[in-house]
Amino acid sequence: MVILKDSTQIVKKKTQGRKKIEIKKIENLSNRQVTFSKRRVGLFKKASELCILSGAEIAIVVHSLGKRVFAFGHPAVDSVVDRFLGGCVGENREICSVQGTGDFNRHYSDVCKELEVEKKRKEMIEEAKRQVEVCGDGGGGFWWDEAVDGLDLEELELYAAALEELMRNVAVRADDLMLIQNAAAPAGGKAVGNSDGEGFLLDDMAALVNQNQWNNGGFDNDVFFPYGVGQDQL
Amino acid sequence: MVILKDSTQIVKKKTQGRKKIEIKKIENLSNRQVTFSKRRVGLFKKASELCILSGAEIAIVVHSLGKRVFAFGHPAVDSVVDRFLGGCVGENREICSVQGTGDFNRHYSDVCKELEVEKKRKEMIEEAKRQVEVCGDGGGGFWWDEAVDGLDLEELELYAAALEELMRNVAVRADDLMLIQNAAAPAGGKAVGNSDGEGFLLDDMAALVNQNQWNNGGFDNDVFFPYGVGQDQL
DNA sequence: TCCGACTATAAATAGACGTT
DNA sequence: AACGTCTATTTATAGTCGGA
Repeated sequence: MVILKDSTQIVKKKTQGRKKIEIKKIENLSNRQVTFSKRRVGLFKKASELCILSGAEIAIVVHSLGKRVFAFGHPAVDSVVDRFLGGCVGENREICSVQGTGDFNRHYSDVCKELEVEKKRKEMIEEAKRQVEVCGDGGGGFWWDEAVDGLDLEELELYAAALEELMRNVAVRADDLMLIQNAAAPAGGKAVGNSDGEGFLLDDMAALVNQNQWNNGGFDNDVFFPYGVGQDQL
Repeated sequence: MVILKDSTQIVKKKTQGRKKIEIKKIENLSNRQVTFSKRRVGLFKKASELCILSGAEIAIVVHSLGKRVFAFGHPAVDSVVDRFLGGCVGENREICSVQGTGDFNRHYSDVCKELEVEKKRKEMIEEAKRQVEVCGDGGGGFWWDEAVDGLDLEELELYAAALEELMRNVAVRADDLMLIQNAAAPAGGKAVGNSDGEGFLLDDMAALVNQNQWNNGGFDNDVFFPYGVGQDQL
């Protein structure tokens, strides 16, 4: 197979062009960073296209080797993630903060109501975070590309709140499931704990949540995420 | 530009080959399903490669239009997602608020309504979800390609484990930061707690972790998600 | 050094077919 | 209808070069 240009002139190669690489960790740091950047962009683009083409909801979270976090989400990272986590309530697409009222042992529907209350805090958070950047292009701006740096205290607050909520979700669900399990198959097939002590984890978690030891906080409105990307720091 | 084979014979086209498509929602259902399947696989593969090449941690959650949920994660979906939950914020559903200065407080009531709507929608979706599947393949076994619907106990174990790990990290970091902060600026600018009780959250967390109330269950490698893929049901 | 631009090549994939 | 396969094309990108 020969490629001709204008029927005759052979094209001069200016570069070697793309080279095949083995899919294994790139040892050279610089190359790794560059590849990470390029491929991350490519990945997000692919995700974006998939969203549009098929109407799917997608969330992608990428933690570079170092501190940074990049996320892509349509319609929003959190809503997709929450759905994945089996989260209560449809939504909480935000880091719902949680207010401390907590009787977490409540049932699903109750938790949903609780969300209403939590919404206020969520708004505070939202307002706090205006530092979300739309990664150029995108194809509509419905997705974002952000990077979060090594956490500072404020970010930790967010982390903590998110964790608490997550815990609640998990605990509530665990309660339900264990109830079912105990009633239906006390020693059934898909055992609860088949590894060292993990069987107690959920119990502990539920207990913890019930005790409501974690009070929650509002958030500092000045929180923001340094994002900015340069060459993605791995 | 002309393409010749063996210097002379013009290659007979068996198919038209790939056609360029516009990036917009595919109207034809069948095509949309096929494209969804193909591209989802492609997306996960890209993610896998990125993980390997750059050592990044990635989690992807895909909700097809219908019931199914597909997820990819290295080292595990949950750990990556959990790490993310703390640092970022999402935004509105269809519209990526993003960058702007959108004042959420101003739209409080609207958000409330939307929340309700989403909640219902969510419940419907939850009810509809009853399928779990795994995208075969794998690529090495160190990453999972799982699909989840309502969590079952095993999955909860994973979530719990991931959460615990995250909590520990957060707590440790909080300890460090607060130490620094107290020593350097006891009443400084970026206050720790400037809102109701939030100042205690991290303390509680740290205490909690120190008490080690959460035993760690590690990840059970034997966990797997029932799968059985068909053409991805949108 | 870090990016952005630029190729030439590797990879992904839209459509078409064949099989179940 | 749901998948696997095939193939011509479209896309993604590895390596390079040039400017800030």
